[in-house]
Amino acid sequence: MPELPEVEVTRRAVAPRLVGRRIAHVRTTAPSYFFLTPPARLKKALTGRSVVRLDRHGKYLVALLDDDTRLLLHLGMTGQLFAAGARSVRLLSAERRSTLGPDAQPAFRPDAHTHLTLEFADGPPALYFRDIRKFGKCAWLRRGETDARLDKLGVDALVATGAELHAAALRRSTPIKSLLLEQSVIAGIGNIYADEALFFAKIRPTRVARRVTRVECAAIVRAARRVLERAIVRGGSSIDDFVRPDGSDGQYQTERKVYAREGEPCSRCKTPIERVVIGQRSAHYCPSCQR
DNA sequence: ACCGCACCCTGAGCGC
DNA sequence: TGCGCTCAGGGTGCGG
Repeated sequence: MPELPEVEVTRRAVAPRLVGRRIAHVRTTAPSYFFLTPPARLKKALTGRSVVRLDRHGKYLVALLDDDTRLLLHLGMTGQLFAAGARSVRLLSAERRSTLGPDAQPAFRPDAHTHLTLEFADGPPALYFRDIRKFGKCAWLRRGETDARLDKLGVDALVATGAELHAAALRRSTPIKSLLLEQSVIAGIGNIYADEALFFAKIRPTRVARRVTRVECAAIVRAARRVLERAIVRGGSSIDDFVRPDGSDGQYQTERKVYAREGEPCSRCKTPIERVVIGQRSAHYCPSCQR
């Protein structure tokens, strides 16, 4: 589940492998939901270009090209952006995994889920964008072209303030967790880090947003920033599909306090962690610590 | 404007 | 062994 930390870890690792290199060949899979810009057009737009800069906006990566057009990428749920040479069982189907020994570190070979391949004029390594479920997105924007997805984004979670969250929470009857997941309010927080931030802020995810005080909003935003920054340092969370661009796992999942820990004792008070569904998504919290 | 829900997609894990 | 069901959650878009 790539959220802000996973996207930022990806950005930092991919930028030096991408910026300044001329794209010589582009390979894609067939047109699909994944391609907001049809693959044929994408190939034409990218071939011969080089990337000037790689930025992150919330969970989006935006590559500025040398002709002032932009390539917009979103990792969705199962998106993986990595360099040729990366070795990880997370880059393989379970079927292929089962044929290998427990310690195997097989080299990646492009498969049907590898929707975008960039090969460079100066030679390998190529960059791959793989996404099993195709919830990821790939779009090319012309010079000066705006994009509603980017324009709608709220303040980035790393620089958000409690006052901004509080202003958004006023008069809202949705659960505070749902508000945290709204990218138009604060950009970058997803299901894992929303649960973790609310744990540190000691706020129950089900609490109606307008019932969260200004002081509590400040605590939530502070906790979110702390959790996100720590997760970046640890290379993100590798729970299901996420791998770093060099194929290694992130390590933040080992520091999770509540996410996917239903029934396990709270690290603070030993009360079993509970799970509820909020807005079609599972939410995890300590019923004793979080009020 | 807001809120809850259906939907896009594939693979893992489960029960029968 | 294998089928069919449920679940996972990033985001969008719809109806009430």
